[in-house]
This record gives sequence, structure tokens and C-alpha cells, in this order.
Amino acid sequence: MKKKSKVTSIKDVAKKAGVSISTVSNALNDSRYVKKETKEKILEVVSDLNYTPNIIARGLKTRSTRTVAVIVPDISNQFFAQVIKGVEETARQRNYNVLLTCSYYDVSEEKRSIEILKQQFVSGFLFISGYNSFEHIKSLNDDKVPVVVVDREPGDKKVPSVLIDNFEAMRKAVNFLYGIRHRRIGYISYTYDNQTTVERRYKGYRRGLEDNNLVYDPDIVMISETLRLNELEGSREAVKKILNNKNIPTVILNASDFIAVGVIRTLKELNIKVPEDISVMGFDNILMSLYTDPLLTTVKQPKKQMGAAAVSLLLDIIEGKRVKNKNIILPTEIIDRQSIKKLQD
Amino acid sequence: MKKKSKVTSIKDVAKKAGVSISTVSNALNDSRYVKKETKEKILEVVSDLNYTPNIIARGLKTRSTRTVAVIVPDISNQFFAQVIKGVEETARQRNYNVLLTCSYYDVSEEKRSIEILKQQFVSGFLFISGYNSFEHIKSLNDDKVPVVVVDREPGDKKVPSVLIDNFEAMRKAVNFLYGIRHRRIGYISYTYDNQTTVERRYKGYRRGLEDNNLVYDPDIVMISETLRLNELEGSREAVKKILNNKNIPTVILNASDFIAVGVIRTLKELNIKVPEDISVMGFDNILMSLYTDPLLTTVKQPKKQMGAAAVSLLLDIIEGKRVKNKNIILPTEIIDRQSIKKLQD
DNA sequence: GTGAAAGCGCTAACAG
DNA sequence: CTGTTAGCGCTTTCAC
Repeated sequence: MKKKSKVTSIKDVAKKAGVSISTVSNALNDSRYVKKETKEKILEVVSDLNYTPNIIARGLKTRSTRTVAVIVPDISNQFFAQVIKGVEETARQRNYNVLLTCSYYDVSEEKRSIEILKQQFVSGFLFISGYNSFEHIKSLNDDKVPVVVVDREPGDKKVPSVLIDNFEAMRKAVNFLYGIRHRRIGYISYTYDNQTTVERRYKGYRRGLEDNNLVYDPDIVMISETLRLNELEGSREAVKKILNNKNIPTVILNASDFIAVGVIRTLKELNIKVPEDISVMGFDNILMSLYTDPLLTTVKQPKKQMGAAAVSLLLDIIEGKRVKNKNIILPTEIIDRQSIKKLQD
Repeated sequence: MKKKSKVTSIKDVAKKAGVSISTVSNALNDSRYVKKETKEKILEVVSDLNYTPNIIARGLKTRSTRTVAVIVPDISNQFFAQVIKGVEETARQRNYNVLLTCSYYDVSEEKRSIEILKQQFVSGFLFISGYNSFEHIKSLNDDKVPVVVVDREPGDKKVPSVLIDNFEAMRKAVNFLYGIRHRRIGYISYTYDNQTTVERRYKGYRRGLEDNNLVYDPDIVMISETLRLNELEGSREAVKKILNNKNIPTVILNASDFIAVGVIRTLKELNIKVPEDISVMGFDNILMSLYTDPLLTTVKQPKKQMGAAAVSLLLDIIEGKRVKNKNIILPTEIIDRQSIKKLQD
């Protein structure tokens, strides 16, 4: 009959090794010198007994469970999944665990999560994207709980963040299009109340036009509420409105790849060839952009790196390292595939 | 000057409320009756001091942190992301936290994670998909550590699991195709060493043929290694081989939507119309199947429900509830969109 | 070089 | 109905 296996504790190790528990602890943590033979003996017993220190007990003492919380609007969104991948990978490398919570774009859920986890369980928080509501995050930060924000603009340099420069990225996209002779550039975006990232892209678009002395024409710019709920339907609607102009654009620039996918689809339905008749450009570089027909030209966000950079920053803060720059901006890149046509003069 | 905020503990609450700490504990946990006024007073102080019990300390005593570990091959894979969504949602409803670890299809990573988390930190484990290696999982289960397995077939009824019936699902797919007059059904799949789910689909395909007295023709069945690494490239290769037959199939059935997407793409490149010339059917119902052209007809796996059912089961086990059925099979469903043509006799 | 013992914050058994 | 206290497993001072 198998003996009921009580988990082995440091006490068992100490007893079997014939030393005190403090010696075991010190040997295991190298927190003070332990005679070589003693240490070896201890290690032997540890492996014999298959002992693992109880993280909880240690945590109670050290006030750290080497765990960070990641709060994300929706794990099933690819963008977030990619960011989290970066988070998980580098957290693990640095020997931290990742606790995952989804807020479903609900700020009160975020607050609830914070309450549950605060100061007790996790060593820090990572907030990824979602809507721009910052009071709770700021107050965490003010309370000295380590926190970093990804893909949101806190508008307060004191809260650590990892972002891309959405403004510059979209501006560059316009310049890129201008460079290959596009002169009439449509734009489709979600509404952006509370989502500065989306707003900044739009501003970047405007600035890009100015850079090249193109006039801004509201008839070929659609900022759609419908898109929020249904990218396919919303983009269909937006495209039709844009086409309902005497002077249609040569290219439609979009605030996201999902929108761009919908745009391509609609154009196809209308028997308009991409990119021969109209070019289409996305933003994000999601997986699907490798599966559209034609392959989508887009602006790449370094999703995994964003996650990796964010935890790195967070762990540095947690461990009290000096961080020189706690507002990190990551570079974007134009991925030129097939959905943009180079025009001639 | 702000006073350095030491976290408030149960002691502070007790002192301020003028009662003992056990009364506070009992009032908060309803673990024994506390006089109404006393309780109210305590609750008041709690909210005054903004007190939250320290989960770690509680965990040390109760041996539970209300946290489960989810071990998944790759969070950026949509299938897994969806499953995790279900996990996270229902875990939260039941007041549990979710700890996320990715194994990147590496069994030794799984083992490492187990070591780190075992018996101390988390109350149970959820293993999602990946390759079929079970020794470590079985031994967890034998050690009475709550564990459930999702989308893997442990081959041992003792380990709790949540699955779909891959065999029946693919068999039904064949029968569905037969029902609309398809008589020559090609099949493209990954190799399936160690992945019984994929193997079972293949077996289901074979059985479906038998059900309808269709002969199995290896010339139109491609089990490809290349597909593992690159679905687009692999499916291109596979399609070409299949087309390199005098007698080409009327429909290509695929072991996954990703493959199907590649197949559609290749067919299009070859100027073969889907579904007019050849029909295509997928398996999984990933998001992208809503974005292909034509929309992909596929077999839906209830991903979110799988996750939800799995944690439910796990938490029941953790909480010592009687579970009647610990090997759950979830239903699949054929989603008939546009990539299949109904044939006439 | 090592051991004894305090104590992290909480729960629960025991005592009244 | 409530208080006192032991102790969960560990780290860390203090003592030798």
C-alpha cells in the first residue's frame, strides 16, 4: 500500500541531511557560505527526496512569488496573442510566471483584477492595449506597484510604457504611397474615442498628406462605428461610400489589417481588381495578411518584441534595476507585398 | 509627506475594529457566526483601510491559491487562444486565477513547468493539445494532482479529458460530401506521429469512404511532412500531386482549415475555380475561414466550450466534487459555407 | 561554519 | 459569540 505522500518540506531535508533547516535554506539559496561537503550532502538529499521549495511559503516571507499579471482585452485577438507570446517567453527566461486575465474591454474588469491580485500575489502588472482609461493604472503606479502599459498612450510619462509610434508609422505609410506616385489616398478607420493609438494613426495620415501637399478630402475618409462591431460589414459600407465619388482614390489606406481584408473582399465583390484598379494597404501585419489574395502590403507592428520589451521593463522595475528609459518606442516597418501598385506619372 | 504605506494586514483591521484577528477572519470568510454589529463594524474598517487578505498567507495555510496552470504549445495559435479564452472566462467566474505557460511543443518544457509549479503554487493543471506524451501527465494524475487534458487522447480513461471525436467528425464530413453526390474525395493532412487527433481524423476519413463503398485511392491522399512546417508551401505541393492524376477528385477534404486555405490559394493560382471545378473542405472553423474566398465550408470544433468544459472539470476535481463523467466528448458541427458544390447525378 | 528562533499573514482548533 | 494560540514552510537575524 502506498503511503500517503505528504509533500516533503525543508524540515524533512534538514533531518535527513542531519543539519538545521537554516543551513538547508542557505545552501539552496547561496545566501551564505555552507561547507562544501555539507552542501553536497544537502543537494543529494534534496534530489533523493525530490524536494522543491514551497513557493508560497517563500513568497510569504520574501513578498514575491515571481509572478506577473498580464491584463489583456481579449486573448483570442491575434494581436494580443502575439504580444503575450513575447511576454510569456521572456518572463519564463527570467524565471517568472505569467498570470493571465482578460478584461473584454471592460475597465471595471481591469479594476477588479487589480483588486484581486494587488500587492499580494503578483509582483507587477502588464496592461495591454484596450481602451484608454488610466486612473486606476496611474494610481497603481503612484502606489509604487510595478506596472507597465503596452500599446496605450498613458499621456503621463511617469507610467512606464511600450509603444510604437502610430503617428509616424501611418505618416510613413502615406509617404511611401506618395513615393510610388499615389496622389489620391483614401483612409478607413474605426472610431477612436478612448483609443489614442487609432487616433494617432489618423493624425499621422493627415500629416502624411500635408507633408506632400495633398489635400485632405473627407469624401474618401471613413471613420466608422460599424467597423468596431463587424469589420467585414463595416468595411463594405465604407468602401461603397468611398466609391460613390466621381473621383475615387488610387489607394485605400486602412487603420488595421482586418479592415484591409474586408476592403479587398468588397472590392472583389464589386469586380474591382486589387491592386490593378485600386491598391489597398493595411496596418498590423497579422497572420492573415499572408493569406489574402493579393498578399497584403502593410505596416508591421513588432508584436512579440513589444511583449518581450514590456516584461523586460517590468521585471527590471520589480527587481529595482535602474532603467534609463521607461517609455520605449519600438520601430515599425512597411512590408511591401502585393496589394499596392506602383504608379507611373 | 506621505507615509510609507505598509500593506494593511488582518492585524490592523482587528486592532482598529477592536476585536481579535480570528473574529476578523471568521467574519470575512463566514467560517463561523459573528454578531451582526461586530461584523458590520469589521466590514466598515476593512473598507476604510482598503484591506485585502493576503492570498499568499492564506494559501500557505489552506494549501490553495485558487490558481490553475494552463500549459499550451503556443499561445499565438488561434485554436489555442480560443480554448484559453474559454478557460479564462469560466475560471474567473469561479474565482480562480489562470497561470499561463507555453511549451512550444516541447515535452521537456512541459515537465519543467510542472516541476516549477507542482504541489505548491497551483491547484491543478490543464494540458492543451500538443504532442501525445503522457507519462508525466499520468504520473501527476497518479500523484493525485488534479489534471485534465484537452484535445489529446491520453489512451487511459483514468486521466480526465475533454475532446471532440475526431474520428466521427471526419467520418461525418465524408458522409456529408457523399450525401451531396461527391464520389471522389481527396484528403490532405499533416503527418501524425504522436498526434492522435490528426490520426483519428484520417481514420475517420477512411471509415467514411467505407461507409459509402468508396474505394480508397492513395493517389489523391497526401499525408505531408512539409505541411508541418509551412502550410502554404505544403499544401501547394500536395495539391499539385493530387492534380497530377488522370482522375482528379471532385473535392479535397483537409485535416485543418489552414491547409484548406492553402489549397484554395493554390487552386486559384492554377486557375481552377473553387467550388465550381473542385470543392474544398476544412476542419476547425478558425477565424480565417470567414475571410477566405469563397468562404470555407468546414467542421467546427467548439474551441471555447472545450476550454470552459475543461476548467469546469478541473475545478470540480480540485474542489472534490463528485464528477460523473471525467472523459468529456464535445460535439462538432459542419458549417456549410461556400467552398463546397452540390453535385447532380 | 552552523543552529535556534522569530515571524511573514492567515486559518482553525481549542478554550471559554 | 469571541479570544488565544499553534503552525503552514520558508528566510533571516542573532548567537555561538
